[in-house]
Amino acid sequence: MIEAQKKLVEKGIHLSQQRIAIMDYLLKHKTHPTAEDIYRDLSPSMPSLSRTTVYNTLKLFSDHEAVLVLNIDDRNARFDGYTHHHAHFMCSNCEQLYDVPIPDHQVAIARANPGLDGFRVRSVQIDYHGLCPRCCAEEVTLK
Amino acid sequence: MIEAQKKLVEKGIHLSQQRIAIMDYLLKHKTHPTAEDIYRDLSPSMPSLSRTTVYNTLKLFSDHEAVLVLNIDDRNARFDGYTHHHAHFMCSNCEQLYDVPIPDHQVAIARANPGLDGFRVRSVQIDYHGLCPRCCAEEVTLK
DNA sequence: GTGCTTGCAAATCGTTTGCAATAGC
DNA sequence: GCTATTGCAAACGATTTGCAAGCAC
Repeated sequence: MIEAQKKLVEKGIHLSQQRIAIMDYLLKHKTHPTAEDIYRDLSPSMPSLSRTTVYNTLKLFSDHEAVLVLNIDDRNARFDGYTHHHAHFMCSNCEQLYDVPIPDHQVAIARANPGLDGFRVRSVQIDYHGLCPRCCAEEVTLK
Repeated sequence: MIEAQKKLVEKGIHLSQQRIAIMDYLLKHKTHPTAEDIYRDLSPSMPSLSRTTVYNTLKLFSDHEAVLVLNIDDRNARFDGYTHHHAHFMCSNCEQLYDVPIPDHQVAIARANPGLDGFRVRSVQIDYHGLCPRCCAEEVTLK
């Protein structure tokens, strides 16, 4: 059993077939899939799987901080099984979502912002919007 | 006419009663309102105003970068007429949204991230989640 | 009068909920 | 058997779309 799964079991979460499949999917696909992506891709090999279960499971995982929920895309929630801190870049033209590494010290600085005195910070999300290299090359004009 | 309005006119945007009212609302209410908030609050004094117009106008403004669209709240889009760079903190308990000042140099650092080589960055959004001071004081446990 | 703007109603679509069937201890 | 989990269908709610009426130059 892999580490991410152990963590869930420790928290008393039963690992059903469906939950294992969804966690596996998230760990193998670093594509920031939507709930629908996961449902579509897992359905063929798990015909009984329902959207409801996908949604329930993703909510369960995110409540236990086993996955990140990204709000960078205003149309659907995106899920990320890679929980180490990093930023995201969304291309305004092709809508592709990219990982952007963030130096640890920069996260530390962001968390230590004096403007946050009195707040208890649980997570910091850094989202970039703009044009990705491919769309830049095609000289696409920003919408 | 105020500066924000001048900018819109320069871009060839006609300033209708509705658009002026919505821009005014955004400049006066630093509460990160949703489209529905704006509609509800303006309706009494503009009975003919429709939700569609509120949505259309907010889209028009954000396309012209006259307002910021915040994705920090996964339920609805929040709008911010204060376009100078700053971060946002959303309380996981009371769901209140706070402005967090961000030193200019920190934004500069975020934009200069070497991981962004080749990308053309249009905007950076920094979102915090956690407990706000009031909810900390009430010793609320994080969901 | 031509084109932009508005606003109603209906459609869309991601997500949630109610609830009955099922599985695991 | 009891509780947690699943999955269908329906509901929900924010946002978008089609389109006809109104307004501005």
